[in-house]
Amino acid sequence: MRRVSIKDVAREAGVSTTTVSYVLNEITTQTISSETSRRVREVAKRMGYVPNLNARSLTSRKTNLIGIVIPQTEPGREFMFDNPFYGALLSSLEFNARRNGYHLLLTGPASGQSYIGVARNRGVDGIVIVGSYPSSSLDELHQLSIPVVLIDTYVTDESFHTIGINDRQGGLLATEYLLSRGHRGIAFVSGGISEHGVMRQRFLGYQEALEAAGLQVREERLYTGEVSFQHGMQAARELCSQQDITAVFAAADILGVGVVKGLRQQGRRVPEDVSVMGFDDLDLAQICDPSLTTMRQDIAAKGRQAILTILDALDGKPDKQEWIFPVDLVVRDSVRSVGRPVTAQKHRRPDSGEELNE
Amino acid sequence: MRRVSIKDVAREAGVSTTTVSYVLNEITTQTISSETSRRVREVAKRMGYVPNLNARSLTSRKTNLIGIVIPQTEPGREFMFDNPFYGALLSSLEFNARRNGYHLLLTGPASGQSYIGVARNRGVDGIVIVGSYPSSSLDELHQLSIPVVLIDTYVTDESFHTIGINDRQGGLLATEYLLSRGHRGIAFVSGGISEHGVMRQRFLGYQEALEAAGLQVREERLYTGEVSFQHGMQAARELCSQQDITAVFAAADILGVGVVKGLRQQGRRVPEDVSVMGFDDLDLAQICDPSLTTMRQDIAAKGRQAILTILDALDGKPDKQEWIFPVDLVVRDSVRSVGRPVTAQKHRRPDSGEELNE
DNA sequence: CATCCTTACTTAACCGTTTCAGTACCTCTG
DNA sequence: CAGAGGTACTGAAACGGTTAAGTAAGGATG
Repeated sequence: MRRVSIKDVAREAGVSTTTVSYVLNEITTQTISSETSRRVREVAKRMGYVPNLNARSLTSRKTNLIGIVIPQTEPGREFMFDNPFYGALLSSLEFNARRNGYHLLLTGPASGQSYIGVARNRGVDGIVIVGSYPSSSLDELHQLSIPVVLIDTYVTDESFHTIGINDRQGGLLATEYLLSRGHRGIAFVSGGISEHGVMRQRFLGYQEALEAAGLQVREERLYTGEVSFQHGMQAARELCSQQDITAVFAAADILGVGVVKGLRQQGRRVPEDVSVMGFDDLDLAQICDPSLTTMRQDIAAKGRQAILTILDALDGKPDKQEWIFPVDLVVRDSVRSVGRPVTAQKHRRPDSGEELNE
Repeated sequence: MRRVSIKDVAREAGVSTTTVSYVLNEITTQTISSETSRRVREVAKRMGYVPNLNARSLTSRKTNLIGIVIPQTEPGREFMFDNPFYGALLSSLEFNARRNGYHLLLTGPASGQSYIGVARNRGVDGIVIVGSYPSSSLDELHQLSIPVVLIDTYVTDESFHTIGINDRQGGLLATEYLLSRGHRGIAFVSGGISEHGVMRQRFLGYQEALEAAGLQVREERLYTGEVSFQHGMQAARELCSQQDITAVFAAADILGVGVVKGLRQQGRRVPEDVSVMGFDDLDLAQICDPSLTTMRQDIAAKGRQAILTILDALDGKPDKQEWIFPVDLVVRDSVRSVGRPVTAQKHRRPDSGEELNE
């Protein structure tokens, strides 16, 4: 039992397929009598005709499909994304795509073959790539002559649109906030620090803040790994051996909540013994206890802008778009001031605790 | 600059498109000389030929696409899924689809029009529907002659495959566990209790357990709404006015963590003052503090089985598949026994606290 | 009354691919 | 040396739709 095609409708209505196509697509350059028009519509409805978008895209060279590439937590792991961050982003991408008549073709980076394969094969109209990948795979994107939006990756390539936040400033503000609370031993827990990734930028912000306060980044206070709850816990367990660490900057909320959990398991109280700072402001940050002081970013805005940028490009706007959304400090309960006021620092007055960056 | 098609390759290699198709698809029913074969392959590679899957699906009547419908939290809200449950499920669906050569076409229920439209238009090979919908929309699914898998919905329709867990038993075990800990005032916080939904089944389990213990469901202890952190918090705030409630069964972890948060905000300690029981065992359950005692379900298995079931059906296996995965009690830190041992109950001995259901 | 313009269609080509049904040539067989 | 069989291809139709170009009929124009 085949689906009904335009031919079936044409035969039943006693007209040509062309006429059916004209009627159903409401082509105004062609006049069709209202009687024929009515009859075609009636027959199409009665027979349950639905156009085959794949066939249509053959002639129109347009699929109304947007490819989404989301990284796997770890290659070979079953889960594409453990981090609720991706769920939130995907939600926004889907919502905005659909309201503009597009659909999402979802894929992780294909194991073995190029992760762009899908996009090429399916002929998606545009592609959104989330996270950073080896630049070799970006090279392949050039071969596709479709709009490409990169979310959360740092590349200088002029042919890609980019969407992100000011990660470096986020790292800077977060660390400055901890410093302003009197912390001097600040650990940094993050995902892998790759060349084009956001983690590197957040690290640079951390470094900048430390150095501005006359402190140095210390190797033994850096805990990089994967962006997961487990790694956060693991890092917390390890850093407990260093007594001079009074605060942890976790460069993702999912890491932050892991750190809190890990500290607890080691018998440390948060924030009384150790302060923890997150990044992202996922729901998670409010869910955990104590609620997480964190750097907020607008994930929904990122998803929305990604789709709009693709649509702009498809509309023929040639300009490269580069969106950088702001980050904001959200003060909650996981950070507290250390007892003695800061006096030894040149650049900071003891009462500087309240000069929050907005 | 058009993509190179099979015709371009054929012309360049000096053969017909048929030959190119035979070579590239390694059709063994047709003999091709190794010299021609080599040449065609070389030319195809050199020209960067990639087959157009849309065109292919026109003749093969197969798109290698699986449609996924995931509910919106609330109609009109920007977010399709706030609940990390869906992220986890989607991950598993994507992973298992891709390893079998399929891709996922993602969509929320289209506002206004039927949410099946996409599936019909795109000609997906199968469709996975997550959550429960009005049965009217299920009727439309009959018109599609493709395999349909329903996850987490209770329908008796023979033409759909179903995948779920034993929600009623989950509700029963959870409530029995709370009862075994001496709780008698047990509130029920859940999503909307619709006819075909999982929440109704979990409620029935709750009711069964109460009645087996000689207790009655009391209307004022039921808090239904949406499945969200916010609703959990709201319910907790409201139930604080009832002093005889010593435990809360939240029928989803995301609700459970909301309840914990809400109770805390009202100055109640968990579990010292009020015990909380969740459902799902998301990462969240370990992330929150106290970690949540909950009913575990295997989300990855659901996703995997959904894809396998679609593939089975596409392979021509005619049988309706109906998978019910087990639920397991996971004891963590959010439930504690109430002080006095239970003596007044006929069916329970005072020491029955340890007869955990495995 | 021949010409032109509308109106209301249809014909046919095309999108990129698959596949059935040839066809041409060569070699082997009886 | 006719016929059979194998090898190595090609032609053309088909999938479901779009669209440029053509056409036939009727009415208005000069």
